[in-house]
Amino acid sequence: MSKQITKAEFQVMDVLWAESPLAASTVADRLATETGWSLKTVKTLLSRLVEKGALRHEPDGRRFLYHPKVTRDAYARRAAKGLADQLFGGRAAPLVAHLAEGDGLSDDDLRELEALLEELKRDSH
Amino acid sequence: MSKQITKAEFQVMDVLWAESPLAASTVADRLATETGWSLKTVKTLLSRLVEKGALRHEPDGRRFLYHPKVTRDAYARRAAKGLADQLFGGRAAPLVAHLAEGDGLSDDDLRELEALLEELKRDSH
DNA sequence: CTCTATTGACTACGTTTGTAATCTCATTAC
DNA sequence: GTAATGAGATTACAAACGTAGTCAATAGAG
Repeated sequence: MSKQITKAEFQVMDVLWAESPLAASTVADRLATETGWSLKTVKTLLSRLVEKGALRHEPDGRRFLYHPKVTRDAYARRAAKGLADQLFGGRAAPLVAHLAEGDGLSDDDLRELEALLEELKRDSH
Repeated sequence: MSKQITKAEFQVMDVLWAESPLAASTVADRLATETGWSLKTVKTLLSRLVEKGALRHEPDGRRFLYHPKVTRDAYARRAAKGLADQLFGGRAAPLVAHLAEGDGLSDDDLRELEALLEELKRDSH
């Protein structure tokens, strides 16, 4: 369900994850400054996302309103798992280790991770 | 440096990260059962990886031996950071949280992460 | 009621990717 | 020494992607 989403398509999804439903023209407006894409381009991306099953559109007068069918969380989960699988046989620790080495972790991140781990340990038994 | 590597190309890199340098035919052999790709296909991928700067090849008689120019670690770091940036504004904790929700974390992983966090905390001051 | 602006549908077109096939040249097996 | 084999180089070709343009219908502007 819901095929691979490309980088450009992701940016469109991100607008709709922030607020939905939206009409194509509104989505285009939100993306305009950031990407410079024309309305046409955004419409193409929206259509492709509907084809791919990532969005659903419902008629609203003579236009469509677009809704995400996949939550951002679900997408993030799949993407994170995909990366961990590809790079580290599904193990998360090396992934975190690599983030750390690349200065990807602030002190805040560490504290947050620590809290998260506590929670996970509690949940796991 | 070193443009985007695709999924197919990654599999080729992974063979060479495991052992290098190798000739094209050897790489193809290693991938044969797993992927079913023909030697031609593998050679195309190797060439593209050289063009992209991810591999280097040196002549060995009348053939080439291929070496990774990018380490697997460096690649992993960039990929992990890229994902974290795209999905969570660069923060790692939510990434780990999402892995956890998707059953991406075993008890072993938790223990490993805990140890890793201890180490990171020590290092950070 | 006619003109225009907007919308979705369809088409376009160069590039990248996946997956090879062909061409050319040198070497090895007879 | 000629034929087959194996290497890289070049070319192929459909699908996916990035980035639009064109067309037809329709809803407002006046």
